[in-house]
Amino acid sequence: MKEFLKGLNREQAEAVLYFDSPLLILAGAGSGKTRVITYKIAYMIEELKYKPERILAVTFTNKAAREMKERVEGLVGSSAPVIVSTFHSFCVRLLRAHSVRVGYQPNFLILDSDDKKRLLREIIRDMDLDSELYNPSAIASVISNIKNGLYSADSMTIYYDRIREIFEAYNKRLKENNAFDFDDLLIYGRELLRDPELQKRYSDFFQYVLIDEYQDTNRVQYEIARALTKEKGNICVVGDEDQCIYTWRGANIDNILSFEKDFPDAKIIKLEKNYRCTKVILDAANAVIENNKLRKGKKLYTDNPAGEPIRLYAAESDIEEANFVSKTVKQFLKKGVKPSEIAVFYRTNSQSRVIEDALRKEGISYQIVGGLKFYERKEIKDIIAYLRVALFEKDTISLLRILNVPKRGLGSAVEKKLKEILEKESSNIGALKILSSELKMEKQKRAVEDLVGTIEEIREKLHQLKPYDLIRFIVVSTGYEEYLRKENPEDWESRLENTKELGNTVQEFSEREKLEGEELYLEFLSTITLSSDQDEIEEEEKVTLMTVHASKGLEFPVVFITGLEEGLFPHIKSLDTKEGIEEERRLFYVAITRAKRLLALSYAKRRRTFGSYRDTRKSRFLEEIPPYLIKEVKKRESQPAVTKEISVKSVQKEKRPSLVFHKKFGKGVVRRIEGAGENAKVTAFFANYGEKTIVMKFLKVLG
DNA sequence: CGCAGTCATTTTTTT
DNA sequence: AATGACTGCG
Repeated sequence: MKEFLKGLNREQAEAVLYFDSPLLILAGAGSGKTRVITYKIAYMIEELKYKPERILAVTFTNKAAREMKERVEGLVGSSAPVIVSTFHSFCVRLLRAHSVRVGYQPNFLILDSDDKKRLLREIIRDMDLDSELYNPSAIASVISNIKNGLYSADSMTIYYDRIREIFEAYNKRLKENNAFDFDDLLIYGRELLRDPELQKRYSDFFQYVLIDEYQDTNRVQYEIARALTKEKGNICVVGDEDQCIYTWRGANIDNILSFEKDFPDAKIIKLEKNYRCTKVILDAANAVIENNKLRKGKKLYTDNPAGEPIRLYAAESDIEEANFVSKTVKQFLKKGVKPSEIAVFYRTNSQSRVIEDALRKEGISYQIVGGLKFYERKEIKDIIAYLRVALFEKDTISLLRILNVPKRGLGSAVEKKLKEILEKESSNIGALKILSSELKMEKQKRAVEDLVGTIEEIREKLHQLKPYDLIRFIVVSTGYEEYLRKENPEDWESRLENTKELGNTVQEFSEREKLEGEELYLEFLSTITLSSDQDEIEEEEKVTLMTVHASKGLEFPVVFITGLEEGLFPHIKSLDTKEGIEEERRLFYVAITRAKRLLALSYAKRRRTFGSYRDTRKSRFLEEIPPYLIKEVKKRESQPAVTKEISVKSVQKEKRPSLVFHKKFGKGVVRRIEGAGENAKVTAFFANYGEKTIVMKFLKVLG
């Protein structure tokens, strides 16, 4: 067992070994927390002889869950059925077993945000409300906030006088469809644990509970964690208040700030040594985050070398900024940096487009994390809607989605009629049959009958066909393939390709999970609706593009952060409140600390938004980074050589000084060194004096 | 009912 | 700029 602890520093080892009371690990960025968590789990299995399946680890994404599981298995050298999941998928499991207790059938449906918006749009339209004020996206987030207990429906009537009605209608519709939205999964999961019997059963069952990214848990998640561990205090949470970036989703920074109050005699261990970033990068991150007031306060340090100065590029326009990124990326690639070691971040998804164009122009292959997810593409959602209609007794949302897709002459008039029928009828097929009997026009009658036939056929084939063939069958038998050709003359091929890709995915899923028939599709559907952006990251040799939010928990040797402009980053919608700005700052902090070795920042003086150009001002956050850490990259000037190769290994090994101090010039970042010993000539960059060459003996080495 | 043309909205971040 | 919703005609 001792070898487990080798390579851990004192605090890390202490965190692994501590089991006497609830434990809060305040883990700074890059402080090796994943290591601590996995070692701790391995320690429980190997030394404390806990049963793996009685250990619950909660992560932020399903991908993180998979990785953690693999790492634990690597440590204990065998498969370890530790339950590693997100709060959402954990609740799905709970609900599959006990949903009847909260009044739902176990084969429930999970609505994603697109479904949710569709449903709300419909409700709002039915209530004849002003769609300008009551816009579905805004209402969706209000509803989410109400469900998460951020405020009550009644208090929101100041802004939306009929919000309560909408809220109730929405919930009623969910219930009728035996459906949960994302928030419901957590809420009903918690509800189940309020039942003393279940609470006892599960809290007895789990010998230990670990929660990662604790700073981003919300109230309900906290209550779930507490229900599982309050008697035994067998809980360890890991988080960093400086990385809380989801308050808009109900994440509650108090969960971490008041852990000691919630869990009496809690132990707190701080991990403040960073193993990831160069000194320059870490200094910048520390300097930025110090501007925040709402924090416990901790300061990261590192033994890593100073590294290269942070590059800053002031572009004339968004297009020029994108060119800077692509040109610089190209240089790095030439120097031997692997594409997968480079990431480009931005604040909003819409910024990706220009950057993509620039990368494509340079012939650099890239992948986008997030943005429009695979399962959110229209063709995929349409096919899935057919699957859902065949699978679920009643799924009004999906049924209405496909009623006239592909076009079969069933327009709004028919839709209205169907909705009326659906209010009383409790099955999709039943409703369609009534509908066809009520229709006058022969053509429409036949269209509905055909649709019923198709759905029933799909239902039969659910068990007969292999998953890939079933998806293919849906695409062909519904006329969807033809429809794609007609509606999308430009890109029908790639869309059709996507539907085949869906077929492959289900096929693989079925083989991996060893499931088939209804059970397979039910599991598949809940898995994909809960799949996150990071779950889609490929391991290929490509440059990665993503929003700053999506970068959480990841690291890259080279990181570009683009669009550092007032109103964009920090985002305009956060400027009203101090809390808002602090959250943006944490977001920037997260972005900076993803970089291991080289950080490049950029902004554009003019940016195209909503189709027209606007002048911008550079982000206040740039002023918060000490100037001596920054090297401004000028246009046209040939880019200064990247000192040697950029590889992860050299971060740890490099011994030559990279940050120096001079009596007159102050702190300087080393560019070149000629010779050795105290007579070596050092060329360094000083903030107010520029590049100077000085003999070593006049300098103090800082890093 | 479908279509073509017009209008309006989008861009905060996401399980 | 680009997508989707809406409108009025055939």
